[in-house]
Amino acid sequence: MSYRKDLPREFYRRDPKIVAANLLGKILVRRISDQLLEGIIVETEAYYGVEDPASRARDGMKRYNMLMWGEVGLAFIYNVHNNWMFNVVTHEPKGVGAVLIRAIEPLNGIETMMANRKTRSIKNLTNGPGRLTRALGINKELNCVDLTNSENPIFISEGKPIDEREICRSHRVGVKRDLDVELRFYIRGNPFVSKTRVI
DNA sequence: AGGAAGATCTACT
DNA sequence: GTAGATCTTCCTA
Repeated sequence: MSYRKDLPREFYRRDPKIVAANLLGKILVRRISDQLLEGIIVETEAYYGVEDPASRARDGMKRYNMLMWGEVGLAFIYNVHNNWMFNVVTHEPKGVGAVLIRAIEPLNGIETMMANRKTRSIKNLTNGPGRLTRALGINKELNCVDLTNSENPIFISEGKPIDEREICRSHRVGVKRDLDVELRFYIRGNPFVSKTRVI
C-alpha cells in the first residue's frame, strides 16, 4: 500500500479545536502484525481542561486523565459503557486538552474490521467512537502510544487536504453539559459521519 | 460496594 | 426516529 507519512508533533501543539478541524481528512493507521487497518478521519470533537464540563479533565488532574496535561501527540484511551474512546492529546504549550476521534471512513483492511465488529455492513462499520475502536482492535493497551511515529502499532498520517468549506461544525454529541462553542467537526455529506444532525 | 460513564444494539412506534 | 436495556471499566466512598 501507499507510503504513509506521520504528522509532526507540532501539529498537535495547538488549540484542540484547531487540531480537531485539521485532523479531518488525515489517516488513522492501525498495524496488527503485518496488516494495516486504515481509515480517513471524518468526525472529531475537541475537549478542554477543568473549564470544560464534558471533559475527562473537568475534575482536575487524576491518575486516569493526567495524559491530557502531558506531551501532545500521544494516544489517550478510556472506556465508556464498554466502548473504548480513542483520543489524541492536543493543546497549546502548558495547556490541557484532547481530540476525540468519532468516525472514520474505512480504507484498508475492511474484511478484518468486519470480522472484529461481527457485521457485514460497511456503513455501520466505523461510524461511531466505540465502533471504530472495535473495528481497529483499539483498547487500553494502546494508551499513551506516540501517534507521531509511524513505526508504532497505531499512528496518524497525512491524508488528503480538506477544503475549509467541506468542514461542518456542531455541538458535541452525547455530553450532558456542553460549552457555548461548537466543538464537533465533520466532513460535509460524508456517509461515515456518526450521526447527521440538522442544526 | 456502588455508581457514573463523550455508546451501542435492539425492538418497537 | 426514539426509548430502554445492557455491555465493562475505573472511579470514589
